[in-house]
Formats: sequence, C-alpha cells, structure tokens
Amino acid sequence: MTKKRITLADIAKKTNLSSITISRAFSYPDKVNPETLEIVLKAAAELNYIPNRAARSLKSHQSKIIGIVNPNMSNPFFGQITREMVMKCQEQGYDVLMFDSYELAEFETKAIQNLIEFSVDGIILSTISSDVDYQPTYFDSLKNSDIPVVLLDREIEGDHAGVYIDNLDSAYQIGQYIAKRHAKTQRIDIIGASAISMVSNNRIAGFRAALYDYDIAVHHADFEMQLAYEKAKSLLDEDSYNRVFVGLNNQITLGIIKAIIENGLKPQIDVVVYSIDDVPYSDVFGINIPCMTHNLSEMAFQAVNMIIRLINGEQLNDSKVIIRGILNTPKSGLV
Amino acid sequence: MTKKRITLADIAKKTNLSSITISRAFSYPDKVNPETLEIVLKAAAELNYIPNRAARSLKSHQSKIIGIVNPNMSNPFFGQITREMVMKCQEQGYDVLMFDSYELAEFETKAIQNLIEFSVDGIILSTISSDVDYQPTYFDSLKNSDIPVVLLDREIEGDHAGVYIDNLDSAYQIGQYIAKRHAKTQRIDIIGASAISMVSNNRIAGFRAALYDYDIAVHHADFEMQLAYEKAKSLLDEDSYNRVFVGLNNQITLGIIKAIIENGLKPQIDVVVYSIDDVPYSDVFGINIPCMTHNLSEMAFQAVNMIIRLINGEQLNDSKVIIRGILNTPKSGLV
DNA sequence: CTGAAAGCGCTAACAA
DNA sequence: TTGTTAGCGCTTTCAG
Repeated sequence: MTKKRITLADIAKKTNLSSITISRAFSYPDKVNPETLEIVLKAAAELNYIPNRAARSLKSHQSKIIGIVNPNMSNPFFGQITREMVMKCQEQGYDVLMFDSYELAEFETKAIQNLIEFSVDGIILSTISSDVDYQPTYFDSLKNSDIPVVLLDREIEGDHAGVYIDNLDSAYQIGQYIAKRHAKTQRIDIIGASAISMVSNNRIAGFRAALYDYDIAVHHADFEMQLAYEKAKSLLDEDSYNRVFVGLNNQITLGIIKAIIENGLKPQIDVVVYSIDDVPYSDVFGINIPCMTHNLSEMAFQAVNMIIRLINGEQLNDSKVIIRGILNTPKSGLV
Repeated sequence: MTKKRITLADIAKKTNLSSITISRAFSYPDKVNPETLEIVLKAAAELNYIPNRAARSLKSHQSKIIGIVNPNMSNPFFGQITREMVMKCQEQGYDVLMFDSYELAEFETKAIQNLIEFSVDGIILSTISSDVDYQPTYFDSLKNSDIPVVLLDREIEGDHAGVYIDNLDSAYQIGQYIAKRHAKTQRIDIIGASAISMVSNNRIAGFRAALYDYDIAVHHADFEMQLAYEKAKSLLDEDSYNRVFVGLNNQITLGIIKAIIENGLKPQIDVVVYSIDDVPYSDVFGINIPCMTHNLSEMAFQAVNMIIRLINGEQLNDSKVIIRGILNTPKSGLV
C-alpha cells in the first residue's frame, strides 16, 4: 500500500477551486483574493499538504535553490561561512543544497553534476584547489545549463565572478607586524600550499613585500594539516633554536603547532607562530596566535548577494569582491 | 536567450531511437541491446546530456536520494560520520542531500520539510536534542509521505529505527577506568547535557554504576561548549584543588579544558579530565584525554545499511543497532 | 529488445 | 480574481 501524497488537485477538490488557484496561493499569494487565500491555506494545513519540488521545478525551470560546494566543512573557515550563507539564502527565499567535496576532485565534480541535475538557480563554489593549472571540466556544463557560479575564497584561472580575500594585503599586514617584532637576522619559515597555488603565492608575495630584507624560507605543503606538520617537524628536528613559523592557513598552522608541541617545545615561547586565518580551538588550549582574520559574515553576504544578482540576470560589471583582512593580535604580551 | 537543456528527446532524435530506449539506457542498461547502449551513451556524451532529476522523480516516485540531517557538522563526531555515510551511500547508488540544523529546531524542521519536498527515499537523522520531551512535529508528515527514517546517535521517544551508542556501557567502561585511578574520597564532577536528555542520562547512569561508592556531582549543561565552560569555570573558581572532571561529550570536554587553562591550571596535571568521545585537536595541542571512542565507520555503515533496507521495504524486526564504545587511554603515563 | 501512449504535479500563457 | 489548456522531461504500462 503506497500512500499517495496530497497534491494541489486534492486541495482544489476540497475547496471547490481550480488547482491553478491553489498553486497561486502558494507561489503568488498577492495574486489571490485574501479570503480565498485563507481558505486554501486552511485546507492545505488540514490535509497536511507538502509541495512537490520536482513538479514545480520541472515546469517553472527555476528551483529557488542555491548550491554551495565546499572543500572541507570541518574547517571552521568554511563551516562558519557556509552557515552564514545558508541563513542569508533563506532570508532571500532560497533553499540551499550543500555539498562537501572532501578536497577530492571526484566529489567536487559529482557535486556540481548533482546541482545541475537539480536545476539549481546558482552555485557558490570553493574549489578544492587554487592551483593555476586546476581547470575543472564542469564549467562547460554549467555554461550550457545557464547556471551562474560565484567562486568563494579559492580563486582559479578564468573569467569567474567571485568573492575573495585580499591575500596579498593580508600577508603584507601581518608581515609588517612580524617585522616590528623580529630582528632581520632572524630566519622566518613560511609554510604554504603548492608552489602553483594562486592563493598561497599571493600570500607569499605579501610577506616578501613586507619582509623584503628578511631571511625568509618558503616551504610548500597544501592547505591541510598533515603535510605542514611533517614539514615543520623535520625543520624542528634539524634545529629548533629561535625559530619563527608562519602558517598560510589555519590547517597549516595547526600542523606547525602539533610539531612544536610534539618536540617538547612551547608555542610562542620557544618557537613563535603566526597565521593567516584564525586557528581553531587555539583559545580553548590557551595558545595565542597572532593572525589575519577575515570578516566571514561579510564574505557570506557578498557571495549570496552576488549569486542572487547573477540569478536575476544582472550584468555585474565588477564581478570580483575583495575582502580585506583584519590583524588580530593577542592582548596579552605573550609574543 | 535561455539555453535549453539537452533532453532524452534530443538524444532520441540524434540516434533515431525513441526516447524510452534512451531512458532505459540510463536506468536499466541491461534491458537494452549492448550495441544500442553504446550508441546512446556516445550520443549522450557528445551532446553533453545531463538528466533532469525533477522529471525523473516526478514520474518514478523514487529519487535515489538519501537525506542526512545533523545538528552540527563542525562537531567532528558528526562531520566524520557524515563523511563516511556519504561515501557509503554513493557506493550503493544513492546521492545524499545533507543538511545542518545548527542545533536549531527551526532549521531541523525546515530540513526535513525540504527533504520531503525533494521526495528523498529515506532520511538519516540526528536530532538537535535527545530530551525525553523533544517531540518534533514532522514525524507525521514523514509517515504520510512514506519516507523511512533512521535515527543516529541521538535517541528520542517513540518507535524509531536507529543506530545508537551504548551510552550506559560506554560510561561504565570509562567509569571503571576512573575507579582504578582515583581514591573513593576524591570528588568527581560530571558535566552533561540537560537533566532530561536520554543520551546524557544513560551516560550518567553508567558512571554511577561504575562509581557507585564515589562522591559524584552531576552538573547539567548541554552538548555544546559554552555552558560547560561556564560551569567548569565556576567550579574551579570555587576550588581547583585535586579536581576530576568528566565531560559527557567532546564539546563539553572542550569547555572544561578551556576553563582549566584559563584558570592557569594544567590539564591532567593540576586537574584530571576524562571524556566521552574523542576531543578534537587535543592531540595537536598535546593534551591526552582518556576517553570512550566509537567506531564511526561502523555506525555509518549500520545507518546506511538500515535505511536502505527500510527503503527496500524490508521489515526490520530488530530496528535498533547499538554500537559499543572502545576505551582509549593514552600510552604515555600522564594520567 | 524496442516503441506508443499516457501521465506524474505543477505552473506559463492565455482567456473569462 | 479565477479557470482552461497545455506541456515541462521523464518513465510506467502495455504492445509489438
């Protein structure tokens, strides 16, 4: 016995109206007589009506859905920004389909494919990579399906609308702060992502600009914890005296901290650490990391705003929004 | 100019077949002549065909989608288990629609509503609360729509299929471990969730059973960090001498650790801490917390397996799976 | 193995 | 303000 779902027709029958009126009551309530509207809503509630999204988007060719794809929801940077975006989409009358690509190209592609199949109205995408040679194949399908995309945080080659961090400036800001606190003789180890990551390289360039006459060593890992940990560990094994580390995102910095502590050293006392992005849970464990933070709420706002404008067919002349970072240094004088 | 999407009919035209054959080529490839199949697939690839999910589920009344709803994707417990479930669903030919309820009843309800509207085939749900009086209203709609539900981790009143932790046993196991390490004169402070949380109360009962002749104080917060932090802080402000804390989930334990460190004390040296669930990032920051862990991969497997059996109409006589916890104590003798 | 006809539930475009 | 008609793209009959 398969229960049949309540449809518009059922409400129509019950109210002696036609189903189009019922449809309008939900989609364009102001195009319906208030009294009629009330009758319809009441009947719908009694029957426990639930609209059928498939039917709706099949016909109307717009789903009122925005897709969000992230490389890693467990990273608080993406976790929080996604949460904000979800809220803002809801406020604008859009539902969200959220996919985690788990830093895997295969999952990212599948997620996009899924979103196209669902006929989403637009997609906010943070790719798994910002490498200059990362050229996902799905942009063709997206263009064919006429689905606008806004890139978030991770920039890739090509003409894409996007909301980004001012990577160069962020690194420059904290670079200047570092310059004030460390002598030029002191070596600084920067751990970043791949050597061709645009995000990573912009940050490195910012540091070099601020610390042009310092002894800087750049090491390449990726934007996750493990490789950075291994890198930092081998550096510390060589020599831990008077080291200064910079992690180019929160996961990298976590890896550095892990290596420091495993080597029996105290962060910010034996070895000084700086970061781009807040370091998750560092407050819980009582370690102050001077870092560049970014207004995630603002980024979320801009991304949602941009995708909705694109959905509405607006031609955005300036299709990049750059969010400037904020230097966040501990109140206490630990560093 | 709205681009029209490629449809089955387009492929049909190109291949001089009927659209039903094209349909079968995708849905039931073995019901189609291998040669025909190849022709169809080739044409589809050339045209860049993307199936329309709306049309498919409108007609077939099955979507091949499983919905997952979590209270907090940033909590590694749910983050990891969800990741595993996503993988396993894919393997079984199901796509996943994932919603984060952000510990808000409003979002949880909205998520379920959405999933019903999408005609998902089944839902794996971890509710925002395990309070005995938490009775979400959406179970009626779910029943009406004939969508099976498997609860995960957070148990609520009613006849629901589910995959749970053996909360009582987990607490009992670590309680016994604690008993071995602390004299009966030593006071033990347990911080749990609400006084009517079934999960929390089962854990408390387990502790009481193992530590029946100890001086136990139970404090109620919730399964998030902030309240636990405040509670622990006020206890430490009173008296920090020789305290032993137990956090009833990972977020609570994080709150306890934060309070300890803020009060200038060293976890596991000045104040001893035990936990149910792994404590995220504690390894990074070099703090060993003896805890009960659970085989998340197994939980994910069981949940996915159960929902698929329910989708397939199997009558599950034993609709609860209980996963036993594993005691995880540090190798080093810190505690 | 392949096809023809019908219809899933909803909503444009028109008409009244 | 409300109703009629038609059809979105796919898949379920039932034939061939």
